[in-house]
Amino acid sequence: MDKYIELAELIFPDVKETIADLEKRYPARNLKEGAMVTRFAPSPTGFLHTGSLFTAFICQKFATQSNGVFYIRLEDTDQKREIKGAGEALLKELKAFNVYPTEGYLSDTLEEGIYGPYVQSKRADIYKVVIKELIKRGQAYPCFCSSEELASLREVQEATKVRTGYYKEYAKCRYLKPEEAMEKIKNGDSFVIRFKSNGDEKNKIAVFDEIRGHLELSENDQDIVIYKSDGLPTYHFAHLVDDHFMHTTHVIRGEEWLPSLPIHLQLFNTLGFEAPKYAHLPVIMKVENGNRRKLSKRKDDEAAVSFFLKQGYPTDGFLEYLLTIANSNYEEWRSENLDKSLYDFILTFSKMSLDGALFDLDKVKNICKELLSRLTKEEITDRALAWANVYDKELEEVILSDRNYFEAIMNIERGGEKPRKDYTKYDEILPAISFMYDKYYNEATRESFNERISNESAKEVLTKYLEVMDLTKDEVNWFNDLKSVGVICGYAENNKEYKKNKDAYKGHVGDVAEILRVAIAKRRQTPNLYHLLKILGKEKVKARILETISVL
RNA sequence: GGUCUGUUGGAGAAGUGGCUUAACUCACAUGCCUUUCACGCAUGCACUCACGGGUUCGAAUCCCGUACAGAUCACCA
Repeated sequence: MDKYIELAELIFPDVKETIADLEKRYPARNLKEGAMVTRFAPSPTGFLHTGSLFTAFICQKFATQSNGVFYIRLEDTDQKREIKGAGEALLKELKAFNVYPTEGYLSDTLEEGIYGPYVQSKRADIYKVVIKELIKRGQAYPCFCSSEELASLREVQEATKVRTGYYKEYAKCRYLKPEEAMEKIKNGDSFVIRFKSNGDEKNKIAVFDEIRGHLELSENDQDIVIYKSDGLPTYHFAHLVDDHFMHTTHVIRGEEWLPSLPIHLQLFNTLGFEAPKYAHLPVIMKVENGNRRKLSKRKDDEAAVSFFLKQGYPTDGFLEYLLTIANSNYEEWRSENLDKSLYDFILTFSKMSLDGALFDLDKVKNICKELLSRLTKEEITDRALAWANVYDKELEEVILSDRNYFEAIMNIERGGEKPRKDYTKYDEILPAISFMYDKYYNEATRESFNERISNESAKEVLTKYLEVMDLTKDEVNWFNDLKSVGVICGYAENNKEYKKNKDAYKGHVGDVAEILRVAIAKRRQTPNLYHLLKILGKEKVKARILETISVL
């Protein structure tokens, strides 16, 4: 046994602390019964993935609804794949969706909380303490196999059809005597540290997943690498040490981790740490050529959260969508609690689906549209402005130039039981209403009338309408005026009458409205005409009608 | 290939042995309403719960097998 201690001292001569010291440094959290401590632990290798947002959001939700703690830890143990600035970028995108931690990594220079550091590369000393202890106990050992050796081992195993990997008799270095290992180390040979597994593949272990329930998995017998030659631990080991000392109660992560659960449980076990509860979330999928696959950042635009941010999907609408795929009873709850915030919904593991949902953009759109339609004019203006400030300077200018005017446009048929549902995202607003601004109106090209309307007839209608135009009237009376102008010019008062006797009329009142609409908007489809006229005001309407007459 | 997980309509799903002639939402289709659009309203869209067998008076729901799909098998997380 002293040989192991000697070995441990040789490898980590500077490590003086013990696990007990660490336990003291990171005492238990003083939380109420039932409070969940969750964490989101991204690696800074790119921008935020939709699936990661899903995970992070759910972690946060569980923590907040139980009055617990949600923290962020940066898992940057792979320096080769690390992208500079990615950590902060990730956090910024998370924040855009209102997902932010109460503890942990906040930026490259800022952290919150007493369980830090929250960046794994800064915790190297902590891992070393635990690894040193493992070596002392003979439960971990240095491995000197080169990647070439490992590759050829693999080839042999594949050729002989045995399970691949570094285990049992194939784990060459586990049989090295400590003296031999020390010799090699003194000799300057490069090495990693492997966990010495005492597991047997044939043994089944019972595990419990909060979402999937009781499962039976094979025991781990692989001597996995826990400490890389670059001096940093691997994920399997690092997350375990961190979740232990940070006192995570629930590890909520993607389904792809389920197969490695036995490794983690085994590690907890041999260290004598109590394992947290695990919940493995289904992965968001996409169909391609009839096959399902994970949303892929390379192939699918919607896999990057920035896709939705850029286009101005309301972020809470997007979260609501995520909630519908997380807990299917969310939709029902929402329709019964229209006035409540999505954060009032209580998320449960038991209602979580086991297989990954196909990402449904149509549904996202529907939810966002519904949400935007229920906002007040002030709210939608605030939101549009905030979005425009980052993503659309033109819109920002438009709103800022006259906020009241913009609000008036937003307010058309808003409010009440059945509001208009014009927009699903903020980038649709400006194109839809640009004609209300002279600058855009002047630049626009005029749409042609439908085939029933001749330019001559349109001119006549517009000229006659100018004579009777009175925007102070209420909508009904205003519309009656429009009707009578139509009648004078040979248009039926309503569609029914026109249909009854098409030959007697040029068209119907809808056509008359279209003439006016095209005159003031240059397009055939707009929100309610009466309101547009009122907002534009008498003078502007008059000017646009006159201009139209002149070019027809 | 091994291991694990899953399979109810185009999508998300409810359903845990009789209340299901399979809820609800989205999508789609048709019609109505309507000054355009957007709404709204109405109707339709799984003669059946991957398939095959079994248990039972009775099965989407329990058991077995098959098929299919996904995840995973790194000094990446």
